[in-house]
Amino acid sequence: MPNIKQSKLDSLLRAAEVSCSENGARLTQRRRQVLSALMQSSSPLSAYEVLDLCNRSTASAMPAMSVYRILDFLEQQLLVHRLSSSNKYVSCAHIACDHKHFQKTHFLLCEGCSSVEEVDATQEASDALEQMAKTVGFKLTTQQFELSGICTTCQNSAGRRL
Amino acid sequence: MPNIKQSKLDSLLRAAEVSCSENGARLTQRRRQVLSALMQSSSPLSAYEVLDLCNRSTASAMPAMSVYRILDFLEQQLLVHRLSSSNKYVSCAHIACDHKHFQKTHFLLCEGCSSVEEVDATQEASDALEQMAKTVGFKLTTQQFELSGICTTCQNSAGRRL
DNA sequence: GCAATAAATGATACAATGTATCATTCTGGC
DNA sequence: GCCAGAATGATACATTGTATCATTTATTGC
Repeated sequence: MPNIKQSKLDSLLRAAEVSCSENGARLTQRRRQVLSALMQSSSPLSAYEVLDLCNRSTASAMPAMSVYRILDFLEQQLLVHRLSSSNKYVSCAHIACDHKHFQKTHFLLCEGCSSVEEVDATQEASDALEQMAKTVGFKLTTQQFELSGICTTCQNSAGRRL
Repeated sequence: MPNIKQSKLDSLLRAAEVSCSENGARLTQRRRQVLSALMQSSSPLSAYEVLDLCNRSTASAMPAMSVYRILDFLEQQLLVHRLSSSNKYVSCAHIACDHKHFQKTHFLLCEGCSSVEEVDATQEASDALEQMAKTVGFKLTTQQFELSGICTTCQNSAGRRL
């Protein structure tokens, strides 16, 4: 479950804090709690899953309302992304680096292990989608695509099982 | 609201009935009611929106449970599609023709008027997406993509308004 | 046609998810 | 320290979705 080292988690949280303060926002204790839950999860979490995790790790119970508010906040800060296809949340893969979300983003959702991979769209994919839309006069605005499939790990483990 | 002619609706429903019977299924009164509501709507509907529409048009009230069951049924029959990004439903654009869902399908969701356009993926888009996934060892299974943007009509009306 | 069976729907209760609203606490600037 | 605004707590409630069992409707074999 904690498939992330404590040191890694700490450095991510520090980076998130810096990122917030650059926007004149604060990464409070509660927000840190929520973000931390998402960072430690290998798969996207629903609001209530986040809530449960937070309430498992702390004495003071967090109300559901706070989770929703905080998820909205973290999303605005681009520290987490909301996956509309499942209505769940993942922490951004680029908190520690200086990556900007200039390109379209693809989220590859593994049907085997529920893991998510956040990758930039290739120019080809981006162009092809724009072109496809254009042929019917449609002007794309989506910057986020959610694709399901099987990740490398699951492909391999499936192979071994046979 | 009824931006579809009665004759068109009738012929769609007849086609749906044939399609069902080919699968050994039945298009009952209730199912016809639900499907008809979706066919008459220019935008995707949530389960409860469908419910409201059905209960507006009939004497006997339909329970919510039935709507969920029937939407599941209609989806299995490929008469309606579920849009996961909004958790709403649209009637299939290909009920009357003999189109098969061989290619990936794109749903173009207009942010202006909420209309939906159902189009087949171009080979280029399909390939580019597969290729993009492949570079990270991911095997795509998604056959459905939901893209937001502005439809032709809304682009034009926006232009006139300025 | 009629009983037996299966399919579909009705009805009820409830679980899960999300929001509105106001009270309270915390924080930074003065 | 005090004040304004930000953040959180708390309560109630609205919306959405599901489990379960009863009832009705169709189908099939006789």
